[in-house]
Amino acid sequence: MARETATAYSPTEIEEKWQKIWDEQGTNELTQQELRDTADPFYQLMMYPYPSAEGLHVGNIYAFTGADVHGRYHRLLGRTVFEPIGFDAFGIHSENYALKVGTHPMDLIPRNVANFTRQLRRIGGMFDWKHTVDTTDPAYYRWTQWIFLQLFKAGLVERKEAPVNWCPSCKTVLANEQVISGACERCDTPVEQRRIAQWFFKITRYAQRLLDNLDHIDWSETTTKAQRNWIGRSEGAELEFPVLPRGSAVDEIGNDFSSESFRQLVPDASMIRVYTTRPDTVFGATYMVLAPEHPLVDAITTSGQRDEVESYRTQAAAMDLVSRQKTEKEKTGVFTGAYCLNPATGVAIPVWIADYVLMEYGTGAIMAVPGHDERDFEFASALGLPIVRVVAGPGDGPDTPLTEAYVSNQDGRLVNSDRFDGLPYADGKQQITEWFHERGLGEARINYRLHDWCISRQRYWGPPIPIIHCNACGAVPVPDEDLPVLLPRVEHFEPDDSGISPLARAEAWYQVSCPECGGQARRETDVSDTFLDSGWYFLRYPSTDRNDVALDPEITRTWLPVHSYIGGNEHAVLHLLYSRFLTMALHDIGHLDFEEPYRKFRAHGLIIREGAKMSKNKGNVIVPDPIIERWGADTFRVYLMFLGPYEEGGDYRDEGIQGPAGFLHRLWDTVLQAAEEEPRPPDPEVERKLHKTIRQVTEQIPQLSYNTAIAALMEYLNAVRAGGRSPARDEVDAMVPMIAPFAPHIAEELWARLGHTGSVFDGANWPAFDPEKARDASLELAVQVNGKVRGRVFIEPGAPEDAVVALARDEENVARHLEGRTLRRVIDVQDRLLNFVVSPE
RNA sequence: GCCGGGGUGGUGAAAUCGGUAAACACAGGGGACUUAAAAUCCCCCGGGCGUAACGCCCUUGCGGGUUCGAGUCCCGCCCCCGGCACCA
Repeated sequence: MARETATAYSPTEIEEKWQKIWDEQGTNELTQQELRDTADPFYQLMMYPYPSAEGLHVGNIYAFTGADVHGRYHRLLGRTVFEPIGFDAFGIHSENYALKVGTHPMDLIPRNVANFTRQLRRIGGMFDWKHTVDTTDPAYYRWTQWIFLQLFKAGLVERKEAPVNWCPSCKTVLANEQVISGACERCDTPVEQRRIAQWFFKITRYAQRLLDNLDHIDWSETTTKAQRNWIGRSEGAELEFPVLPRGSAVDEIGNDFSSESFRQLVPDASMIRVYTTRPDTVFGATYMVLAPEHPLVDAITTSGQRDEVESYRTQAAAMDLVSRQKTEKEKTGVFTGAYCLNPATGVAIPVWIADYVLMEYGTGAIMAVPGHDERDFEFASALGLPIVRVVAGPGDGPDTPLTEAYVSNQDGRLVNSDRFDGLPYADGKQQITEWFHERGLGEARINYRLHDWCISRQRYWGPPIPIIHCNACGAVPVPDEDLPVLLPRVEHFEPDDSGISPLARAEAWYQVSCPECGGQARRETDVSDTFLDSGWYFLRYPSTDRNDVALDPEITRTWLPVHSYIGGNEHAVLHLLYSRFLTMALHDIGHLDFEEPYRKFRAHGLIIREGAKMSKNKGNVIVPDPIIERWGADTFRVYLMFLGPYEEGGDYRDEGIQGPAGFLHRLWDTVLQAAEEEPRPPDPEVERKLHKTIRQVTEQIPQLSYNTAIAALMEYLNAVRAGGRSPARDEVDAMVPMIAPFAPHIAEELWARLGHTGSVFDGANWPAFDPEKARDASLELAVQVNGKVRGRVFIEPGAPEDAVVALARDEENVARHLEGRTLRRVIDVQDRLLNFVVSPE
């Protein structure tokens, strides 16, 4: 029967109404008082967006809504919740788009920010708009520059010429993290190698600490794993191999010489230092390989090989890191003509150069053990170099031929290794390292894959690096009182091939006098990496009222570290690692009293559509505005959270939104109907269901099991309405705060219509769970015979076993299956099931 | 290749500690109400056998195992998604 309701649910109307009220009353904004002193602060962070011209992506909305649900839930518990948002508006992404559409970023970005702000308000996030951040605002980047200088003064910044990843299309240097399998992460162009003087943050100094702390912080496992891999700690040794001068007689040197005794024989010998994780296999080193750029190459190459070596080096340099990776497994190399003495075997082994050895890792040189390293095996096979077995697996003898590299280090024992024969891997590794150490030929060594963080960008759209280059004084920091170094408006801002920043053409801007000697000097014309902006934005949010300091100490103590950070795992190794490093550095310098920025981090999953990834190319992206117009933000939010487990993502199917839409309509009708009912006590059955629902939702929201929490609420609403019964007020009251995190607008409206004053989010309105009221009067018990369900009986909770057994045996179908069999055992799972174990017939 | 995460109806998914597999929804089918739309309400909905109701068998990627009992635990495979990738 169709029912006349006083008002039909009109999402657009009530959403606009409540967004306006929140704004006017400052519902979502923290006061100075709250920022400075709050009993129960809760800082809910989400990853601030890059304000693209396309507007908010569903991925953004999914991320923000999931975080917002969490923040709103904590507020309903009575905590003071700070939930800010801002804009990551500097960077190549924005700049490239500006170039594409021919609009100056200084004009374009404010428009995008305005559009994002409108959309963010519209989705009903509990954002504190009084404490927002825009990285392109001089009031923000002044402090980004200040942080650079703080690190600079602490000796954590260095300028060095280094091979860098160069994107020929974006015409800029990329961080290693921005190179995705050899190509630029933004435009997919293969990256080249160039050498430019750059500014680096010494993150590698923090490698071990960044790794160790991962054991203690409460983060998604997937994220900590990704960081561990990225930091890439490996334990091994650096070993020295003496280069043999030509014509030297080595036969009498043997294999037990020391660095010193060798030098007595050959005073001017150079040493090649290699890094290896497998010192136990040193007896199998049959040749050496240097990276083509290795500084010793020139000195050791023999005249006969010089031309070949030179041409290989030129080729490798032109190719760079990336095309080097493109050639995949194909191994090439050139013999230098030089030989090293293997200090373990006493045998002279040839020295090669090959591009599979990278200058950036370890020492840029390796001892090649083709028997026990896949790459060395391939190289030796391709170039006809000897392969020797020095580790025998189970069932192998010392001379069992190798058809591929045997790389297992688990169960092998050393062979063909002189007095180390028979040792297991770990002992061999340790003892051989010691043996080299005693002889002055190396020592144990830990290496990390992590590189120092290159923060220089030869682009326009970023904060200028606050350094002045003076011929007399060198690199001089811009004095704090001169910050910010404003990014000048230059109309010709596109980069070119020269590798020089667009700012290097703005002579009037870069010509300054040296702050130290007053002489003619020149500003640094590179800008800093966007990841520096985003590396500290969460520290700034609560202090945005202060323009005289980056961080208000009192406020920072109250609100940081962040209580809950929810975001995408695509930032597992970029933003999340850099922000940890900056926090540690600022802690060490004395600006923070904690060294980890986030108490808790959870990675959410990805949204796909109809089983496929969304992309502009496929034309299957979801455009949020029309959906919100048609269904309302609340319905959209509930649907997104209902799609699947939040930490795993979900498949967005267009028709699916019907479910949450109908749910909110029914909720609306039910609550309004209940509001008009004469007061009466709740139905006991419904009340039981209610308390079970409260228990479930209260448990599941903090675990981010949003989909099942919503399902529980749907189930409860179905129970309230079962058979078309009329709902009692006490049956619906608690539903309003429970749906509020997901659908805040309708919750506010219903809360008001139930006669409450003020926002549902003010005061601790989360319903209390009462276990007494959740207790079942009777429950259904499954009765099995030999593990198969044969019947059901109704019992009182906690009924004694013999009573239950008697009842179960009387059940018709159970009795039939028991007939003529011998009862062997009875398994009684309290209040769940009963299993009769019987003999076969 | 290495590191994560997965594989359950037509679809998205659910299932504390090993204890009634498929909750909650979508789509589909049937019906009520309605000028119409929106909204609402009721019924059916994994496969097979059988039937008057009831009942029986099968089913969580594949193959084994442990157990009274396995989607869940163990061993061996296959496939999909995401990340890293010549890191010595």
